[in-house]
Order: sequence, then C-alpha cells, then structure tokens
Amino acid sequence: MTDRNALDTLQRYGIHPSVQRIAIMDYLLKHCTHPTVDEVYVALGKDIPTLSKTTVYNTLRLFAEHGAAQMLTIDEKKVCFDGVVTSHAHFMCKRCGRLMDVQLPGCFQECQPAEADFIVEETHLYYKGVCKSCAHKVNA
Amino acid sequence: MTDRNALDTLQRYGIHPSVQRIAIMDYLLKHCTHPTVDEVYVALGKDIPTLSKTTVYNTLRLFAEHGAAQMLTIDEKKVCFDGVVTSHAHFMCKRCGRLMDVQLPGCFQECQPAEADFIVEETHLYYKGVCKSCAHKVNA
DNA sequence: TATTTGCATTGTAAACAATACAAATTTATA
DNA sequence: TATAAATTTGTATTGTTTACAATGCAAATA
Repeated sequence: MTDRNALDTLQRYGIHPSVQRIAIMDYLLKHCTHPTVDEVYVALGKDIPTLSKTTVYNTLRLFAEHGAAQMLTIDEKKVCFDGVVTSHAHFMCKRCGRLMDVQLPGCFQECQPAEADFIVEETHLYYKGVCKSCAHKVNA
Repeated sequence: MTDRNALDTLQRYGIHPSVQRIAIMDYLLKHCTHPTVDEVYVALGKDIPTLSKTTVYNTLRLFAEHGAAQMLTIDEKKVCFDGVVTSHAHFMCKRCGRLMDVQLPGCFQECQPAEADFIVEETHLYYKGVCKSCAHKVNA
C-alpha cells in the first residue's frame, strides 16, 4: 500500500493529489533522512524520467505551506525537508553533515517566548555538534 | 572607543586583528539587526572602498568558527549574523521578515537532548510567526 | 636597510541553489 | 466533446556562495 499512505496524507492537508505529488510525499514518508530538493529529484527521476526539478521545488514548498512537511534550514548550504510534522528537535553533525531526529526535552512544552509581542506559528529547536560515530573516529 | 571593543572581542576569541576584521566586528557589535553578508559589505564599503565581498564572507565565517559570532540560518533565503553570542532565542516575522532577539524561556537550561548519542556544541531555538506591528496592520 | 616568510585581502571565475515564466500537458467541469 | 483550470515541464535567469590565483602587507630575519 505504498502510496495509499501518501495519498491520505495529501488529502488530510487539503492538497490536490497528482502523480508527482504522491511520489514526492511517498518518498518523504519512506525516507526519514531529511532529503534536499536535489536528493528527491534524483531519487524519483528513476521512476519518473520526465520529472522537473521545478516541480520538486514547488511541491515541497507547497507541502510546507500546507503543514504537510517541515522545511529545515539548519544547514546553511541547503534546505532539507522532513515528512514528520509532529513536534521534534534535530541534531546536525558538523563532521558528517547528517541530520537526525531528536526527542523534544520533557520540559519543552512551557518553552514559549517570554515576550507577548509575537504570534508564534512555528517553533524550531536544533543542536549542532558531533555525533557518536564521528566522535569515535580517530582523525579529527 | 569605537573599535576598542571590537579589538578586544577579536583578541578574546583568538582572532588576529586587521582593519577589515575590526571594522566588521565593530559593525556587528553596533548593529543588532542580524545583518547579512551583503548588508555588512554595503555598509562598510563607504568607509573601506577597497573592501571585497569575499573578505566579508571569509571574515564572518571565521568569526562564527571561533565563536565570536553566531551564524543564523533561520531565513531560508539568506544567512544572517549575530554579534551577541550569549544564549538567546530568535523570532522571525513571516510578514516583514525581521529577525528579533528573544529571551530564553526560564526552563530552557535543562533542555538538552534526551539521547546521549551526541556531543552538543550549539543549541538553536527560534520561533516563526507574526510580530505585533504586522499583526496590527489591516491587510492580510 | 634588504629579504624573506606567512597570513590577509582582493577580484574574477565558477558552482550551485532557487526562482520566473511561458509553453505543454493533464485534469476537471460543463 | 469542448472548454477552462490546474499542474507540470524546461529553459533562462537571478543571486548567493565558494574556489582559487594574484597581490598586498607587516612582522621577522638576515
């Protein structure tokens, strides 16, 4: 039932389905690696040879606008996308560049900005550092 | 005492001073507007006509690497820099695009990732939404 | 005072991400 | 089926960032 899940997700967020949109959402749901536009484009290009990169850009942006995906700007080089939209934090390893999901700290619920001068729509929390497997490697 | 402060800051972070580096740090310390590379470049170009944009890129990156400045990737369009390196959060208004400092919520000290699989070097917390002055405007 | 050394700066070229836009295609609707 | 609307495609373009080679400059050494 591969794209059933994807189709459901699109409909749940009020996004008109199409072959491309289903494929992209399906990819997001199946690959929790926080892919970039290019990664999605290259991966899906095998199945959909006519796929245009512009479509991937537009579609992922559309997903983010509808709340069906999260746009992550943690790495300054490239924007990544996350199909998991429930609240969670991220960790980026400065050595290998990988982006990983992290559970939100328990205390986080109350962590809203002290000032009342803003209407908060999104909260982003992430860490940067060195992941375990990189820390184990000898070379600095 | 304009660049005295800047000079001190550079030395404190082990950065060799130079005319350009002092000027750029001085700008960062005086303008808490989270400027982009281009903003710094344009602003300082008046005083240092020979300044190269590459130098601004290199210098700000150098500052960030030495912990003398913070690199902010909140806006997916452009990287911003913050001369304030003490812990604080940010708020970005989706309408006007402004980036503002926000006090860290009191509970935040304990907010370290639950997993022990990472060596955390940086913690980033920010919010996106609508700022007060934009919320007051009539037009959506 | 010359020479050397090494880092900093400059400026151009190139890589790359992202967007704009118009044509082509597909889908929905009458 | 015809028509309109929405989506996709592909190219051209913009703009940011990096790579790199050449130059400048200042402190150290001869």
